[in-house]
Amino acid sequence: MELEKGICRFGLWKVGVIWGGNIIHKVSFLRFGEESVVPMQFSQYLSGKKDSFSPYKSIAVFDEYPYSGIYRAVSVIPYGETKTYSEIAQVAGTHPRVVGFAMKRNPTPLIIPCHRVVSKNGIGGFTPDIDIKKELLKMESKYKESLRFIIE
DNA sequence: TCTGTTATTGCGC
DNA sequence: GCGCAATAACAGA
Repeated sequence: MELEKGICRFGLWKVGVIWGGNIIHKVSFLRFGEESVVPMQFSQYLSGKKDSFSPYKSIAVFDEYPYSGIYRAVSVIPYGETKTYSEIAQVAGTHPRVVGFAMKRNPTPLIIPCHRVVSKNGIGGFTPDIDIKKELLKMESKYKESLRFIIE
């Protein structure tokens, strides 16, 4: 399968996407980069016009991928809501520490909404920059109501 | 194997 | 509030 790649904008950051067909292989946050074509779902999500990436799926939810159970548990968190590391750990049958480990190794942030996983007594962490997580959560809570209105 | 690493948690002070 | 131990899983030596 031939892979395609593109870059789109999110605030001060650029989002790099690598995909093939309906499968997203990698999502990364970049400081610099020439903007180019990405799946429409990305630009719509990043501007608050869409709450899912359907029909695109992350490569990380398939069984052969390490931590796929954790990634599946994370990917069902609804738009604009959050869960704690321990809640995810319970669903996936593992330990909160492992969830944190899996989130850091998450190949496809946004598709696997790891920014919706927060620590019990704070926001938790985010790689490469905690500000991205804060921006995403702020953006989702801002657009949550209007998106619900469109759905109903 | 053993060690270091990791975006956590909860208990004791 | 802060320090610390317990905890699961992986990579590299």
